[in-house]
Amino acid sequence: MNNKQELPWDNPRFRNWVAVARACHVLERTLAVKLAPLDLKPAQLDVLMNLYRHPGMSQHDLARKLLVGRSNITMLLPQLETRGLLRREGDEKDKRILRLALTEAGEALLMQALKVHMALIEKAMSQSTPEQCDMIGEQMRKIYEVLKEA
Amino acid sequence: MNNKQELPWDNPRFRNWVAVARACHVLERTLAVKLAPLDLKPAQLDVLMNLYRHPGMSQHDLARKLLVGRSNITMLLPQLETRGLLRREGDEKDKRILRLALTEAGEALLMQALKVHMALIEKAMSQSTPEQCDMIGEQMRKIYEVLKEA
DNA sequence: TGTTTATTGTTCATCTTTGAACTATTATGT
DNA sequence: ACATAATAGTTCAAAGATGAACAATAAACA
Repeated sequence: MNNKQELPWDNPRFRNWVAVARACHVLERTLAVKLAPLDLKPAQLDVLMNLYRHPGMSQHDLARKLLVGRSNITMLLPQLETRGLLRREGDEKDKRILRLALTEAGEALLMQALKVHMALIEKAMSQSTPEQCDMIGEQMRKIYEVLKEA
Repeated sequence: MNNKQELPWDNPRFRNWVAVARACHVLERTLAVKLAPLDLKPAQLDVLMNLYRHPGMSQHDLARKLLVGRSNITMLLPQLETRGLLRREGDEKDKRILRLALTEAGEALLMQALKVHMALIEKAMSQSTPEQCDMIGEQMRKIYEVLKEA
């Protein structure tokens, strides 16, 4: 009746990807809880992390990095700017662009948040050997590249 | 000055987990786009998938499976019930509980959506060998177990 | 039994996220 | 140069997600 061979759940690729998605989801939820004492949400931490690594990036670039819409960035930044965590300065050559950078306070808060984030990731990834861990990262980067422009 | 050895980005576990999160995110976004023609969102597909595999489950059970709050389920189900995709029937023994199940139409739509979902996952996971794929799934299930009660 | 505690699902206010329409600025092509 | 396209950022309304407070029901226990 029910041809189980053709159900997705019998496909290893499907089952294993579901596990990836679940692990991601639970880590994100846990991060949100652990980050609450710093009055920071995962999305905001993503912003701080990207500005730390790429100071001077535009809002458009940031949106693409974070895989969200530009309007999302517009709504997100004032909260952080008001708290004195980042600066927005107009580009001199192109007056459309706002260049973003962390302040001292932003960098300091980021370091605190990174400790929390790092601890969580350690807990998760310490389940795997270094070789397994690297392999996972490698495969995931491939997946990102394949799906990025799909 | 800036002790780079201690930055998270120099830690393989951190870098590799970031890759996992990014892959998850881009697949989820892509799924949303590909599912749009069926007028179905990823969250709704998750509901249908779980009801298919666990018919008769309660809203509370469903919420736990999906890692969301109960109120989220309350908001989500009427849309699907109105479209005739699922049924909600009160449990006879425990009048607090509503038992959920797919209708014929719900199952039919699920099968269509699963084709889309499956195709996407195939595209992503075909980057890896079967052994790599299984290993990834295994590690991710471990992570879920570790973080579930953290 | 009767009282207290837990559980299920709902409601509601709040915060996020999203996409379309809009303004301002720059690039392109004739 | 001039008209047209494209791009950066904003605004706004609609949809989603979240958690606290609540009503109804069941369980625990004295």
